[in-house]
Amino acid sequence: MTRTAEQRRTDAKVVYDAYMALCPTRQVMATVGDKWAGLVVNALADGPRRHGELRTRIAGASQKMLTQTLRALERDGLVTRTVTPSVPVRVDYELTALGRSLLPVLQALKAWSETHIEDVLTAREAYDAREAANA
Amino acid sequence: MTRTAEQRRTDAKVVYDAYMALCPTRQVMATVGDKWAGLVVNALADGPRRHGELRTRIAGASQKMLTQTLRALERDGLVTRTVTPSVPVRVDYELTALGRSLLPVLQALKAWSETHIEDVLTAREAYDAREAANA
DNA sequence: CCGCATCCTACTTGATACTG
DNA sequence: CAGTATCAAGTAGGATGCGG
Repeated sequence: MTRTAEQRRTDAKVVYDAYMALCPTRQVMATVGDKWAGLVVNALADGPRRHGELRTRIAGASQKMLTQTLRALERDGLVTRTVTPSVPVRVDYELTALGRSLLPVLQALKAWSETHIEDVLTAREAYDAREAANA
Repeated sequence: MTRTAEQRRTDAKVVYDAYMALCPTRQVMATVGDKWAGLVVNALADGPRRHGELRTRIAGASQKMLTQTLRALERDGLVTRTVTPSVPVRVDYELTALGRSLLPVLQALKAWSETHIEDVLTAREAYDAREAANA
């Protein structure tokens, strides 16, 4: 009875989930569009890095987020994690071939960003000014 | 006194924000990497769409999220919002030149995703299997 | 030195109801 | 039809302390 509307929404959500699950782009976006993943991949572009180096290099990422991000990238086969069981332990991260194949795409995105960021910022200012005027 | 921890958190956040503010790529990623923005831009690729059309087409996005996403895109100058004051009101959204210039990049990302999604999924399975074995 | 586990906060998202 | 406001809930992010 009163379930009709609720039901329809639930159905829509299921359809949506099914759609999302089938969309490779969104799955990839979930990884590369992640708050830190892009930075990490970029930081690894030059070569292998140790955990601590990345932490310094990316300043702002908590140790937790860094580890979490690295593990996600490792899981997706974009980076390898090499543990050297010395004392103390040493851990190196390096891009895999798959990870490196992503670099050009990231570069393209970066290029677009750097090229158009001004337009975006200008548009943003104009928009905000308009908003302020209306308020 | 009890402000110390709070204070440090604020400071750290400021440093982080300053870093982020200087990175055009991250600013752009914040928009295009958004959960819905990509879908919306794609849905608008063919031409102008009404609010309701997008809602149908993207099924799964709540009306709130759709509006929120569209406003963000409008703010960044990627889409235009045209209101026709008829009864009832009609609103059309359309990609701007800037928005269309983003399409190729999105396509590149999509292409990479479709090409490598299998590798990613394979890596993911292998990783999870390894995890399960360890647990 | 690395990373895991815990706790806690804040932001994001979604459902619902109401206005123009 | 389009959009806004409010409230509840889930999730991501961060601080801290412990273990390998």
